[in-house]
Amino acid sequence: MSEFRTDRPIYRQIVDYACALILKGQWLPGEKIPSVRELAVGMGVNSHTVLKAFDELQQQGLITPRRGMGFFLADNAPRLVQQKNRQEFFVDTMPEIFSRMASLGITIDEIVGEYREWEHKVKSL
Amino acid sequence: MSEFRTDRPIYRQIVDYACALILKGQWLPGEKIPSVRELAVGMGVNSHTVLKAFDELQQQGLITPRRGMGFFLADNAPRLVQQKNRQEFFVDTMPEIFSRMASLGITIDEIVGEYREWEHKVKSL
Amino acid sequence: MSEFRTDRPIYRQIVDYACALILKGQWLPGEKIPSVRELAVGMGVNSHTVLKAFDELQQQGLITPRRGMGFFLADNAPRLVQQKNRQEFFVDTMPEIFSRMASLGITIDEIVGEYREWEHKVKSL
Amino acid sequence: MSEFRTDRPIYRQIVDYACALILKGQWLPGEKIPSVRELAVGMGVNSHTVLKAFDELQQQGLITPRRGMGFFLADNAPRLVQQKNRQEFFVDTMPEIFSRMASLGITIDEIVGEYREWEHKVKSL
DNA sequence: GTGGTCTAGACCACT
DNA sequence: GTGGTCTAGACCACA
Repeated sequence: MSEFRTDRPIYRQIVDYACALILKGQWLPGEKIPSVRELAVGMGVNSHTVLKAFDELQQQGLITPRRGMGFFLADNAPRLVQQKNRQEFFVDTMPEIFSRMASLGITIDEIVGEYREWEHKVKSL
Repeated sequence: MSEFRTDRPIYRQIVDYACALILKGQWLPGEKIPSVRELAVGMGVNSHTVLKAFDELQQQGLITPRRGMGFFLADNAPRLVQQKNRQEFFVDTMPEIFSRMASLGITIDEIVGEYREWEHKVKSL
Repeated sequence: MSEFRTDRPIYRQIVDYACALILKGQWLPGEKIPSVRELAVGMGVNSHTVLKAFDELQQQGLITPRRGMGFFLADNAPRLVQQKNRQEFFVDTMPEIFSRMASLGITIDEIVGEYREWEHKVKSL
Repeated sequence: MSEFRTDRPIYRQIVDYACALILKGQWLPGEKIPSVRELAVGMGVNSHTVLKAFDELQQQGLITPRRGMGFFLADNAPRLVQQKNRQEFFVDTMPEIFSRMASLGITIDEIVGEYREWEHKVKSL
């Protein structure tokens, strides 16, 4: 309950979360992923919402349902996620970031500096 | 009529637009800004929508209404906008970008490369 | 229809009403509060008016919306209201009252006397 | 310019200001008060607005116009103001204050204490 | 069902 | 003319 932002549909946040798990290898290709109900309870969310997220994952070819057994992760899921995310990142996200940098007068060097700091902070955890 | 995206509330886009004008110095500190109705027809939008945007600007201390006279830009508006934008950028967006980079295995050098390309492309327009 | 004064925006009166309910414990922290539409019909008022009130409550951190589920009262809402009210009272209203007393030549003893009378009158109801 | 609140009509604030001057004896009974235009510039306000305030003062019998000479303060103006203000204070203002005190659990003793502090602070200026 | 956004049109007080 | 409030009705995405 309420690890969710209010400015983004919950089901999308669940999709993102699932992709993150796939990338991290916590959900393994070909193996069963937790049941809708299980996840719903765990997240303090309505099953409908999880199901809607699964719909999207399925539509992206990341998971497949097997009658009476639940959902299974596609064999190529990690690669698919990686690929889709990279494309989104470079095609959609970064150009917008670059524009904002320009309008705020921020140089790429500042970004690199910030990144080093962030890297340092993360490593030290 | 529809210089507006559909994926973001119009009134938010008006807020952004106003901030841009403030930064560009097209709206001057202490001076009157165009009336709600004026902007509404100019943008092909209902007055309420502009007013809602103005509510937000007012709440951020960027403009103040004077009854029967219109809205006036706060003296420190440009500084406030600059400040707010930079903070949002460094505190909210960049850390998330860095996380995504990490999960996708993207290095800072790749980003710098992308930036150079983007810079080049933009300059050549 | 018109349990509302005419000298104060309805939406502000709804805000006040909500605060009163929070203080009285009729709306409980963490729990769902009645839906916008529900309240609107109950008060004989347009939904927008209620929503505008809720916008203000939200902005004060007293309630949070959950998409498709309604508004929920913040955990610390009662404390926040209490705190805000007291501060407003002591910082804004009382000094002004004291000034008016001074300019009218009214002593604090007169006020105490009035208070006793008022107290008596209220108790006897 | 802008010694005025935004939550109260300017012309009313001018009326209040005038009453204060009358009480303080800065405007004397039977004597001419500053011209509309003079005040308007002094306050950085439109003459219309001052005039509207004067309308109200005249209607309350506090000032009288003399053709071509301007407005003059009524002989009984100080008493009238005193009287009206006291009545407003005791009939309208205080009961509401007392109600708020009750709802916030504030005792009359606290008020007296606040008053002493305020008195002290004001005297030391 | 919920909140959220947008429109159109009305009326008000203030300048 | 200005901002401000209110209404009525529509449509959307979300749960």
